[in-house]
Amino acid sequence: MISSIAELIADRIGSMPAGERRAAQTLIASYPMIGLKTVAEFSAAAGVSSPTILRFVARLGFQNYPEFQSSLQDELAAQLQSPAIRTLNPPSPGGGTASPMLEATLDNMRETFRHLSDRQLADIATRLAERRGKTFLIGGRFTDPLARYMAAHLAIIQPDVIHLAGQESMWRDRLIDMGKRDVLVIFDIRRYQDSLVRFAEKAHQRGVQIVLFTDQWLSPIARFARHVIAGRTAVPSAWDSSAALFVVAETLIGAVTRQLEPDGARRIREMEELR
Amino acid sequence: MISSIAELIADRIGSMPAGERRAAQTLIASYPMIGLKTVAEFSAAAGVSSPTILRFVARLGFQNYPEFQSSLQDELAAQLQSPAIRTLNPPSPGGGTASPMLEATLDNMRETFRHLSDRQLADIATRLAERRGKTFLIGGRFTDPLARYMAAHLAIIQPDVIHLAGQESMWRDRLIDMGKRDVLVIFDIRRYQDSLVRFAEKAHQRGVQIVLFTDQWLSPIARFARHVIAGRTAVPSAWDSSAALFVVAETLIGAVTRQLEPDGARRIREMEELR
DNA sequence: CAAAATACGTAACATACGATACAGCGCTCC
DNA sequence: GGAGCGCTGTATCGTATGTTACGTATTTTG
Repeated sequence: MISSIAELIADRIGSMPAGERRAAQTLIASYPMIGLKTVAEFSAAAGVSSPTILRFVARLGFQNYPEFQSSLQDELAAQLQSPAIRTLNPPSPGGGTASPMLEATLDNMRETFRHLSDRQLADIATRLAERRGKTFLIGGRFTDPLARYMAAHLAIIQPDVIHLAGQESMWRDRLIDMGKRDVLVIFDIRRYQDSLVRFAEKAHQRGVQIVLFTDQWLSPIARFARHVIAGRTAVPSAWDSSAALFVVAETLIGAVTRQLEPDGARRIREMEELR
Repeated sequence: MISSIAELIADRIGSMPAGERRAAQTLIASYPMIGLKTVAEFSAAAGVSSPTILRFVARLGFQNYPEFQSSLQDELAAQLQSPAIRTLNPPSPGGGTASPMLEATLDNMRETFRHLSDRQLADIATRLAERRGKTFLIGGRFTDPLARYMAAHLAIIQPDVIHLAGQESMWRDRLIDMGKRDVLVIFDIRRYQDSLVRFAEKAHQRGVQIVLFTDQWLSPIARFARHVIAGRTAVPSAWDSSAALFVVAETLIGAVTRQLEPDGARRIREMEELR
């Protein structure tokens, strides 16, 4: 079975004329970068003419050059998605329990944070901590618990933290209280919920700043969001994993808490006394 | 020092107008693949117009779009050359600008699973999957969202999954429905809640099998529990972390789902049709 | 609240890119 | 050694792509 273009080339290079073979070897030599450049550059690097390059990709079975490039890109994307772990990694020191689920989850988290700058987290934390207005949180079918989790913590260190629960009509009515000084934290991963998108749009129209937790494919809500956190969700399971988003949420909770010191600490003490 | 375009973006995303920020977020979310495609595709993916994309790359300091793409390609090429660096590259180890929070969380998960045998997880999964009786879930102040999360999934693949919400009196009344064929999943970490302990004790007296998610110091409920999952919770933050427990929960959800195949799959399909 | 500044999208433009037709050259096989 | 075939490069064409100018909407500032 042939799964990559490199294998495809290796398979057919024997039956290629000289010029195309040079093209093939050039591509293999610095696979796959040359193939992502223009026909002109490719041909120059291989020392052949552009039509030869085009005949080369045609022989590989592609209709045209862009199609060939897309194929290369997809291959690359697939490689980048699954970090080196699979290529060469003994299941982890410590007699790895071998739970592929755990390994995938850890990868997801590393990957998620790799695409997430400290700066961005700090910006969001500041926005949540300055509390010029209220903070609303809501989530989808499976992610609403994350919204609750975050709300449970934030509500302790500052006032005006509201988790939007219950039916759609319930939260829609809360829109009336939401304005441009407020922040709305939304969790929405595939399959994205129309009701949430609608709600986000309305909130956005009212000037509410939206912080979106979503997956790497970005919920449509990203269009209205001021801040977008894209977490990796793929795991070897029937379900998507929200673990990476959960960790980001915890990190954010920690950052907000730190920013609210020492006020937050005082507030916590007061709260303890009230029990 | 800024060495990658991703860092460059992270550095400047704060001072970007809304449209360009969307472009930035879209690029980061599937870094760097979108940037290798055409301006039209990029703009469509980001939901903005092509000029916005061009202004975005201009703001990053590139003269034109092709120059930007070349830069991305060079970066990719460098990454592909040395796969070793890619495994644990991001910031240097030890010097870690990277959130110590993340590192601690990852350690917690590894530690948690190291003390958790596959056998134990499989046993619990079996118990939850055989559904001779009902499954009840409940959590504490901060962990109840985990109970909800688990309930949301389990309820889809099998009937009689009940999340106990609301006030203490509410769930105490549900005790009447609970018997020795039923399972109670409890989440309880420091500071352990008396109300939960009391509830667990009563349930235990009625013969309910208890599955406890707790921290490494073990909630008093462990005395009544049939299965105890002890997760690490310590992180450099004002709060404890429930992330490790969250991952165990997800793993368990996955295991139960697998055991219920293909019945679960059929049930999911039926459910989809009902919407 | 008014006015200025900034940001965004629409539409027209020019360029550069991929595609194609055709002619020259070398190679193979009678 | 000559005729035929196949491979390759040059030159040209159409088009998709990146670019720019301008008008409108939105936000910011006094």
